[in-house]
Amino acid sequence: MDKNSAMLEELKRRALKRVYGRMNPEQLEAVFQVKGPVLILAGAGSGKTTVLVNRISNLLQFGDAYHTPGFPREITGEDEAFLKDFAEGRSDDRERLAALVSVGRPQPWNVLAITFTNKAAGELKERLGRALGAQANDIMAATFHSACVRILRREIERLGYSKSFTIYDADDSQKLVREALKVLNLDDKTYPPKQVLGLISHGKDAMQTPADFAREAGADFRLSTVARVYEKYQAALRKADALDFDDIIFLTVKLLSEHPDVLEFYQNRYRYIMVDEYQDTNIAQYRLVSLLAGGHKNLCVVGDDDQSIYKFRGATIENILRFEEQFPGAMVIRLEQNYRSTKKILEAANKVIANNTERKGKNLWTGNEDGEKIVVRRLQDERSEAAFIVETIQDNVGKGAKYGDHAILYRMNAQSSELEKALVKSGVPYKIIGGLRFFERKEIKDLIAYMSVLDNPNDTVRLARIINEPKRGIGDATVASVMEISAVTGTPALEVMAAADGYEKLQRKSGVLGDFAHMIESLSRLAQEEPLEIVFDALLEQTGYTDMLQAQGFEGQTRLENLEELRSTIIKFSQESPDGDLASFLEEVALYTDLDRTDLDEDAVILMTMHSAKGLEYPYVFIAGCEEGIFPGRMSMGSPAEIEEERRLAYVAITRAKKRLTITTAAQRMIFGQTVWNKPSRFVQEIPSELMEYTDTTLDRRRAAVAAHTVPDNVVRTGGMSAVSAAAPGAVADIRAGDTVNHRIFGMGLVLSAVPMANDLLVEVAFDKVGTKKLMANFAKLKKM
DNA sequence: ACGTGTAAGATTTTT
DNA sequence: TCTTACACGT
Repeated sequence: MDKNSAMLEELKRRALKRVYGRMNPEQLEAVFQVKGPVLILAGAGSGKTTVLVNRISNLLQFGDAYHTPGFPREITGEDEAFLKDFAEGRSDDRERLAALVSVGRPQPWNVLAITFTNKAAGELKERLGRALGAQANDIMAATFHSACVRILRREIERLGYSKSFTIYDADDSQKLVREALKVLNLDDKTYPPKQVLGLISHGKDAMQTPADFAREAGADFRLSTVARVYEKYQAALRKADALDFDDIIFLTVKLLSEHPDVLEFYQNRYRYIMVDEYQDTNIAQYRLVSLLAGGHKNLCVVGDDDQSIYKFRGATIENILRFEEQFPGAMVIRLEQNYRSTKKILEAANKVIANNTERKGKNLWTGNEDGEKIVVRRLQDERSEAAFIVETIQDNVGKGAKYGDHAILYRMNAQSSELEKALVKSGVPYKIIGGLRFFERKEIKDLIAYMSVLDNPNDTVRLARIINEPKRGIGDATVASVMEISAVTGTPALEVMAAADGYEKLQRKSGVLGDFAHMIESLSRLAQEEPLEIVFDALLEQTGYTDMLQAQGFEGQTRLENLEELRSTIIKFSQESPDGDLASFLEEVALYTDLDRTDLDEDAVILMTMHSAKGLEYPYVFIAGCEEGIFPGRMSMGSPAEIEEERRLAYVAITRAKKRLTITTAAQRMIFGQTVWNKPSRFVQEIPSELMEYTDTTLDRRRAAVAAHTVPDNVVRTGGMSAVSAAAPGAVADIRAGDTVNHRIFGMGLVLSAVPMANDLLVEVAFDKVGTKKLMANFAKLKKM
């Protein structure tokens, strides 16, 4: 290379670097390394989404210009002057720069970016849209599951499934496992369906067919039996024309490995592949990615081995630990500068995670300020813990913080109720993620089941779910006969019901069966022609579902409200995808989660498990229940590997905090109806004491108790005989929506809703004088008038 | 076929 | 403590 062209190269690079001028050197390296396998080890808060967005933007605008020497055409003196101007900030004409330097630019649809959550995919799309404008729409940014479903909808017939397959959730799957167990005459006490399903799921994650599973099981009787269940279960899925979540990945891998033409098509289409949260991928996902990236080898994975917290779901940390081995010539880039947290918070996180042995090892650092010490507080019980957290939040808000700046994290959903009570009590707005999820509510599942049956009449699990809901006199025995006849004659179940008087066993029930079948048929026809919400309304009315709920009093009322919310979801869907039909709605819903429905921008305190918090950040973070037995959980205390996973969870939780981290531990806690006394978590001990401000509020009590030769009264009350639970029943239990109540301070009011919650009743009351308030009925000492 | 009682069981869970 | 699944009685 002569001197002049070397200079031009240098100029080109400087110009390109200026386009992404706000990034640090490692981030820039990641942005420009667009070819070949790349592993980005991105520590918490190191700006990996920004890197991903800029990398794609660079790829689409400039291709591999940075690393490919030369220019697409002869460079004139004028061009050179422009490059210089750009590099030195006198020009910002990116179009011109792109025209001058870009080499091997792919098309937007050649780019595939895979994430784990819809939320992450949506966020990525949004940021790409901001960076790239309209061409971002053609980039495939999707979750593993939705990307695979897309491929399967086109090609699954090659595997003998129909294109209109249904997606089963964990609940549906479990029902099928139950059935399989019954067929095989296995006791579900010896083989708990949940556990069996877990084993099958792990098998699928590892790409094992039932035969593989049986081989793997070898002489292990139990596992061999599970293999038989797996086989039956898989056959049942096939018959119902349904895929479970694991099948979505499994079958895509199968499709791509068995059909070279399909593989070639997708390899050619997705020439540049990026995978986020790579530490959470399982074997099947690894296989999928290797297959797709096998042609062009342009694979960039981003992850953090220290944030791997889904091993229990089949994620294998080896994927990230062995990436360089699996993809020879891989470039490894470490992003170790954290832009999120204060020095003290980061230091604490580093010190805690350093206790793990199985890690690649890295040291996050930050240029941010030192910040405050980590507040650690030991409290008497979960109630004072909740009170302390809520007080602190109100204190912060008083000083100008927003409710939405606060997140409360815990290990298990069961911990949320005490916190919720405290928040309600003090009128702090809050949102809970997880727990009783929207799409797991009975009424929601029922209506989704009705819609599924309209879409796929072979969906027997859903059919069985709704055939007698509301009650229409079709019992288990009748359903069993229908299914049997359907299986023997090969007639679809609905047709059997329509022609029930032709079958001896069904004659007595032919009336109701026929009615039901005809109703479903006519609704199916309606679904072909009418908009979704019309079909939904017709379903609610014709099936008698609304009537049933209306007859159920105030609980039915909340259910109707939930259905109203489902209706809004349907309308929103129709607006966003005008040509979306029933099938595509069901597909979207099947891959939908609570997190996707929650508007995280609202000004409200957010409560969730530490798992759900991954990827989020808040100025003020509380980690509640940091006690041995809770966190780390009792279940994980047996194995060092599981303790390490819990420690990674602690690392994730700590690194969510930007400004101040508060950790609470309770000396005594009621869990599953049992009072337990726990030591503070080992993870708290692992934080150097100079980073903490530790207060033990139980000390005073204990000293006072010793001095007075008594025991604090709340310690005496064990075994669930707390004041609240003892006083609760009777007094207010029968408050319902519509009742008039009296409050000591607020006066008279009308009850709008009442939901039982942790020993008490959460009521919404429209007071005559002070407006509408949410209260705990017992706690507020409401009197029914 | 349906309602009621009881016993067991219960982490975390992106899809 | 709370939910959920099935066994039993009507």
